[in-house]
Amino acid sequence: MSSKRSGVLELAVLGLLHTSPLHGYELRKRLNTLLGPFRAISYGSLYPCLKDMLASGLIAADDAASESGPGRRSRIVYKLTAEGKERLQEQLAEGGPSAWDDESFGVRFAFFAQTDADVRLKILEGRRSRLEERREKVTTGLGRAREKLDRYTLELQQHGLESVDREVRWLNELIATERASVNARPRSAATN
Amino acid sequence: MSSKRSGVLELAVLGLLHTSPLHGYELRKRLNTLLGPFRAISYGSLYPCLKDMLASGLIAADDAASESGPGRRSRIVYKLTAEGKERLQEQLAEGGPSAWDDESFGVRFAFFAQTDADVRLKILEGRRSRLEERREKVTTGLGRAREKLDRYTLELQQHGLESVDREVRWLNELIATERASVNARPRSAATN
DNA sequence: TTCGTCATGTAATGGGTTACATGATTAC
DNA sequence: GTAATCATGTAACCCATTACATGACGAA
Repeated sequence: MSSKRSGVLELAVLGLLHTSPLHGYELRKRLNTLLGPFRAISYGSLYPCLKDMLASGLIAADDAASESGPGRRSRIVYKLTAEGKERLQEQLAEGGPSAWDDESFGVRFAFFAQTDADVRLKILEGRRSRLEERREKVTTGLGRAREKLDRYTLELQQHGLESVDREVRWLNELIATERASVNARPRSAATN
Repeated sequence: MSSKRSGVLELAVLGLLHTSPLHGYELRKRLNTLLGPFRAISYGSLYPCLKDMLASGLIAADDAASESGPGRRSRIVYKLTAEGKERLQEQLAEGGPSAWDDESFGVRFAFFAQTDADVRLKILEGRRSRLEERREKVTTGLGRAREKLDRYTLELQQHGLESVDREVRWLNELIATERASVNARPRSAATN
């Protein structure tokens, strides 16, 4: 009936509120540690988002002003509604391409504890192949253009490449441990 | 008299056109290798940008349709105007905080070959301290919240931290070589 | 009493993408 | 002839930021 205010932010909020009800200010802080050292969310994004999620019934406002004694002042605590929980589950079940995007992946990973083992694996593998595609594109492009590039451009390219490699190695380790634990206790019926 | 269509994109275009005149399509390709494996520019950004830069006199269109035989079709080749070159020089002389941003830094670095040695050093050092700030913020935040975080969140945080560390090490090496070459032939009057 | 930080919000703006529209050229 | 890729552009939209506005609370 209204917004569609972003995928990632909404998901992040849903995921955080699933653990415990929170008010906007606190939510932002957690969001920013969650999203990693890069990119922070501003109030100008968060509050409108909460407003929309409230309007679409994903979350409910629990005005906790009166509650906890005379200590804390008017702050609006949000919690998930049944609909919100449902939406979160849908999102967490999604292991498709949308989950291997740069922005999505971090958030999806942060909520792995609430994600099924097979979906985790799918996301990890998808992310890895995504990075490998990118790696290949760079290397071929670099192969064609080498020698024409100055020292710095080359250095930059090299560094970017190594970053991707490192990321892939990280994913490899994670995938290995995931697979090991799935094999150890195959309770969640691997599709394979 | 109009736009202000982005800083980075404009700078990237100026820098690329400084080497040689190019048309939009080709420009985009180079832009995307330049900007690294992450983030690519779309035509929807580039063409309007070129339009604006044309309007503000930074670049000139050299319609090369007739020129090179019957081979190539109508494609608009852009080159820097005197004003454009001037603007580029201004930008390249800027070694202040704006140059250590995530988006800016990559582009600034890519044009280091056209940048004064002292400015290069300033940018490198600025970038490094920027990352170190970030690192510190993460570690303190992590120190406060450790033990309450699940395995995956922790893993993510850890990985982010290592990425930053790696970046810092890279910068350290670059700074060292820069300093060495400045000391070797101190032609560009180090401020120190 | 004033400063920092907690706390919530809105309006203007910015910088980008997607999808669309168009058409020529090249290779099969 | 038809598909891929070269080539240029526009309009609608998205997501987020900045700057602003407001105000209570705790500590110095």
